[in-house]
Order: sequence, then C-alpha cells, then structure tokens
Amino acid sequence: MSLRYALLAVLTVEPMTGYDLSKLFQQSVAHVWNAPDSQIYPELRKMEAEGLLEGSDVPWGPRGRKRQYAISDEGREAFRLWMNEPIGYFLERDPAHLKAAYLEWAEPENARVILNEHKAHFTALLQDWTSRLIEINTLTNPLLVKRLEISSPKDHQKVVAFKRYTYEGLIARAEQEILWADRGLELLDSFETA
Amino acid sequence: MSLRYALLAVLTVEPMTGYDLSKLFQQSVAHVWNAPDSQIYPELRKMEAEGLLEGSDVPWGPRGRKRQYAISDEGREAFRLWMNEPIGYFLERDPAHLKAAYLEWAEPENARVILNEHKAHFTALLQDWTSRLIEINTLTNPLLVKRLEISSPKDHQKVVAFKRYTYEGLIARAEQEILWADRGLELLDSFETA
DNA sequence: AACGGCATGTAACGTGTTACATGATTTC
DNA sequence: GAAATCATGTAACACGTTACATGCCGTT
Repeated sequence: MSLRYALLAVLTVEPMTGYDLSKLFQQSVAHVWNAPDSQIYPELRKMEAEGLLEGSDVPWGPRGRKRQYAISDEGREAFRLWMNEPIGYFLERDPAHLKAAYLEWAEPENARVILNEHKAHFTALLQDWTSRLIEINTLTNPLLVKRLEISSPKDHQKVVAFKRYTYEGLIARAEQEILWADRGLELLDSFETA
Repeated sequence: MSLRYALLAVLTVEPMTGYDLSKLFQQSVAHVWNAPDSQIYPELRKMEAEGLLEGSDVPWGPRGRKRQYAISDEGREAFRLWMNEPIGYFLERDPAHLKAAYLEWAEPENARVILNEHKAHFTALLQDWTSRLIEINTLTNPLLVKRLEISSPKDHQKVVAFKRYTYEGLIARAEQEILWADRGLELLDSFETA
C-alpha cells in the first residue's frame, strides 16, 4: 500500500510517465522503496481510475505515444493525509538475523561468505546513500532542485533538512550493519584459531 | 520462502504442533520472524507433503487429537543447505524512511507523533531483545537449553555465541533507530523555535 | 455450564516477483 | 541496419494479511 504513496511523493514534483517512474524506482528512489515496472504500470492505472492521478496521452515520435500522469488535487490530498498518519506497525522479518542465529549449521567458510556479502551489500548501499546525501547538501540532486523550485521559499529549509535527515538515518544503519558483519567475522576467526 | 526455514530451525530442537509453533512465532521468534497461524498450518502441511517433515497424530484428551511435526533427515539436510547459501539480496522497502523524507507535508504535531511512535516501537523491541539476550547469557531460555541438550558439547560455545551475536545486532539496530528518532524530534523543535 | 486456552483450518484479498511479450524511437 | 533505450503491458505464481469459522480441553 505504500507504493502508491511513494509514487505520489515523486509526482508532487512534476508529471511523469510510467517509464520515468520505473527508472526512478530502480535507481535513486530504489534505496528507500523499490518496485518493478510490472507493479508500477497497473498501480498507475488503478490510481488514475480512483482519481488520484490524471493521465494524458503524449505523442512521442511520429507514431508512438506515452501516457503521462499528473497528480490531481485529490491525489495531493491523499498524500497529505497519509503523511499525517502514523507509520503502520511493521513486523520483523529479517533473513540476515534469522540466518545469523543458526550460523553453527554453516561451514565456517560459508559463514564467512554470508557475512562478507552482508558487509558488501551494506557497503554498496552506504556508498549510494552517501553520494545521495552529498547531492542533497550541495543541492545538485535534480529531483530535489525541481522540488525546491515549486515550493514556497520558506519551506526550502525544511524540505532539505528532512531529506538530509532521512539519508543520515540510512547511512547510520548501513554503518551499523557493516560493523555487525565485522564483529561476526571476528567471531568466526576466534573459532578458527581456538 | 524463509518461513519454512524458520520453522525447520525451531523443529531441529524437537517435534512440535502447529499450535506450538504458532505461539513461538507470535512470542519469542516473532522478533526475528513473525507469522500468523493461517500461514503456519498450510506451510507445515506443504512441508510434510514434500518430505521435509514427518507428521503424526497425537491423541489429546479423550476425543481430541493434534498433529505433531518432526523434522526428517531430508528436512535437516534442506535446512543445512539453506544455512550454507548466501542470504538472498533483499530490497529496501522502508516506510519509516520513506515518510521521513517528506515530513514537511505533515503538520508539526503529527510529525512529532510519527517520530515518537517510531521511538516507542523500537524501545519496545529493545526491551524484548535485551531480555532475550539476558536469557541467552544466563542460559535460561528454554528453547536454547533444549538445543544445547541435543547438541554435541563441543558446539555449545558456538551455538550460544551466534545467538548472542544475533541479538546484539538487533539491539544495536534498535538503539540506532531510537537515536535517529530523537534527532528527528530535535529537528522538529528547531523549526518550532525558529 | 462457562471460560480461557488449545487446536486447526478456509476464504478472500492484496501485495510482490518473475517471466514472458511486444513494438517504437533514438543513436551509432 | 543494429543496438540501446523508451514504452507498456499480461500471466502465473508466491507470499502475506485479515477475517471468519469450528470445536475440544481443562479449570473453575
């Protein structure tokens, strides 16, 4: 159910096609919310049917056309409502920690691979998030710049501060996961030498 | 797909009924992997059909009966295989950070509620996880004690160390989320006084 | 006999994933 | 003209959630 609000969030900046959104949700937005096109296209149509979006066919080349979606007042209001609701309680489902709890079942070399991949995964995320944070701080992120252009100047500070706050939180999480993986690798070492 | 391995993990200790497992997955196990009974019962039947579990009807009172599931050699092997595989790449889907990125859309008092609930959520988890860690360190967790009884003494150290490692990681994560929520509340304060 | 816990399930729905399928446009 | 990218979808399946439904057991 959050997918639609993630879509609305992006569309508050400017109208986009399903393809544009699908690109975003594989690249930058993907690190907070990821979605494949096969989920995005039907969701957009549903949202248009419900009046949250207004779709229009835009010609594209001589014969081609593409459907562009603009957020409606109703959609903007739905987004605002969602933003004022508390976050739905989320249930823990954590494959990494589930697996970590039973690592004695893995061969030591495989346990090491598992933890190294955990580390690599969050190292990659850390790099992505860090460069996003730099883009925010230097106002070089295209979407953010467009968002500022359409917002009232008195809100600029808040808009930037909350994006920064988000990425700082993600970065802290990634750093913590990397530390945790390192501690696990040390633990494995201690069993090897023992 | 991890649900079945979470079930297998518990069943490596001793045979249990769907009800037993469902209790565990709402209480202790729930903080690493949660599942409702409506998901557990069908999954157990599927796993029995696939030969991972051996089910047997156990009489329960004069007329009642319950189905108890024991892990089979095949099930134990499947669990071992899974434990030696890397963790499937997981995609980011984080409602809290998604919402945080657009907090300028929420009324300040609602933003405060959102962050306070985030803090309360992780504070509750932190308490649960901390008491679980104490149970591990003092060897007072019933499942862990049973697990040690059926394991070779030379593995005891590893078994305990990995459980401790898991909960230490979860605790660190909870503490980080609480800190993050606090920083967000301070940020909101700074906008109020400004 | 009433109650709380034990025990097991179905049905409907929503969400998410993977694979398949097609065709136009732009760039080289 | 080949390749990369733009553009949009369907179908099948897996996973997960919520609500509903039933009935026995042990205790009071």
